[in-house]
This record gives sequence, structure tokens and C-alpha cells, in this order.
Amino acid sequence: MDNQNIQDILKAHGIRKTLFRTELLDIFIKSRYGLSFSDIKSKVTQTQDKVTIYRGLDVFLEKGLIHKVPSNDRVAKYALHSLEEVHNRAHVHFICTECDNTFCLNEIEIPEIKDMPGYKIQKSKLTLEGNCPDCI
Amino acid sequence: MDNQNIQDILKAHGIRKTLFRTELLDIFIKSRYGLSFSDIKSKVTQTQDKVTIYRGLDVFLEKGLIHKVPSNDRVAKYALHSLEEVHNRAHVHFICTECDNTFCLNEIEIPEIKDMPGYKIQKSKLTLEGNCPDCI
DNA sequence: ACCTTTAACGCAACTATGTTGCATAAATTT
DNA sequence: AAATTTATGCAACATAGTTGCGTTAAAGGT
Repeated sequence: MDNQNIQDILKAHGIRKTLFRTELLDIFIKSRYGLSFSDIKSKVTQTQDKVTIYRGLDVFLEKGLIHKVPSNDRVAKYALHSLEEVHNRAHVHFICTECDNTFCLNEIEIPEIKDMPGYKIQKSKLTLEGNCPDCI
Repeated sequence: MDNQNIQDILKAHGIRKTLFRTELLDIFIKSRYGLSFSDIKSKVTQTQDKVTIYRGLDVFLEKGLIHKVPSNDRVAKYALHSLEEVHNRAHVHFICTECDNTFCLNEIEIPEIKDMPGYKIQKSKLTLEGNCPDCI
């Protein structure tokens, strides 16, 4: 993915193409797994200000470019919203207990959950734990 | 559940029955949903020291008396380990988007997940989101 | 190309969450 | 009752995340 594509994606999401946000999106595109604030802070070169990073993440979230992924550390992690996102299907994540990375498994199909009496279910998220391809 | 029962449970888990830990367990027993550190801090009367609370939670976790539950706020939440816990079944939690409380749904049955090629699955957790009985 | 509008950045200060080390106190074990 | 072990309280620290505000830079219109 070249720089032009990245800037088109930003534009399509109503996000201004600053050096930092271009770099931030590039970092997400290149990563196979969810990134925490400190992951991002250590990769980014265009700023060292944490507020800028947090606000970049907030905007990317708001505009639907990224989403939160579960993690076993107590820190928030974020990953690109897959473009082939399918509706009305549980979102599946995989946490590797070895490397602690969270992967999005959009390929997997999970069965619909029957309604629980008394509860109104709007969304379901399946989180799998074990070992990822790199750690088996 | 009276005070004697609570102290028996502590003893059965190898936890000393101090005033604080007796109260902590009582708080968990009385709560229908997962509690965060600050929930607990505001309920507890036997201490106001956060280290004591955190260490109480650590010990309860270690001894298997409580477990972490997912939450949409970025804070850790804990709930009692249900006694009727069934093995080899996904743990199901329900997060209410209205009151932000996390409930354990041990009754629900979820289908086995087929292995993903390349990944070794050891555990699966299903998190449902929507509205709880109180918020419908 | 210039001006205006609006969003993004950088800095300082602050809050919440969580941890470590150590001395003291209380609960179990003998 | 003494010895042992675990729990508590305090201080200090570390990390995560937020708010306000003045400045800078991007986008759109003329």
C-alpha cells in the first residue's frame, strides 16, 4: 500500500492527511495484530506527544477506521476495521497466550446465539485464546 | 449467606479470614454483576488503602475465588467464580450497554468452535452485548 | 494564490489505575 | 504462648488516559 492509497483512505473517512495520521494508518495497515498505545508510541516518528497519539486513535475509532480488540494485558488495543466486514456476525478475535498479540479472525463463522430470556442481545463477540501460528 | 459460610469459603480457598477479606467476599456474593476496583473501593468499609484492595483481588484471583470479566470501560472487573462452573464450555458474559454492568451467563450453551488452520485454540469466551433485564 | 474556517498539534497540568518495597500487625501453626 | 506466615498500611513510583488552551497547519471557497 503506497502513500497515495493511505491518503485516499484517510480522505474517505473524513480525516485530514497530516504526517502523523498518515504514519498512524500506515502502522495499522502493516500490523497483523492489535496495537496498544505504547506499541504505537514506540513505532511512531512524527510525534512523541501522547495526547496527539490518543486523539489520533480517538478520531480513527470515531470514523470507523479502527476498532478496539480484546487483550489479556489490561491495556486497550486497536486494529484496523477489516474492509470485508460482514454484518450480523460475531466478531472473532484470537489472543495468543505466548506473544500476547490479538489477531482478528474475520474468516471464522460462528453460529447465531439464541436469545437469553430477559436479556436483549445486540452484538456478540467471540474471543479465542491459545497459540498463534508464530508461537505454535 | 451468613458470616460463618463466608469464612468457610475463605478457609476452603486457603485465604485468611480477616475483616477486610470477609467483607470483600461478601460484597462479591451480594453483587449480581462484575465489580471494578472503584466499585469495590466505594463499598468497602474495612480499609481505604488501595494496595490492600488490589492485593485482596490478586489473592482471590489466584485462589480461584473470582475471575476477570470483560468490560467496555477500559477497567478490569471481577466476579465470583460460579460454583456450578462447567468445564470445556465457553465462558459467556453479557455486557449491558445501558448500565455498563457485566453479568455472567453460566446457563447458556455455546457450540464448539472448529479449529482455525494455523491456530491452536485452548479457550473460548463469548461476550454478548445489549440490554440486561433491568435496562430493557 | 489568498483568505477563512476548521481540524490537528504541542504543552502543561491533572486524574485514575496499578505496582513495589518495607515496616508493622494480625492470623495460623506448633 | 511462641514462632511462622500472611495481611495491612504507608510512601513512593509507574503507566494510562484526559482536559484546556494557544498555536499551527489543512481544506474549501473566492
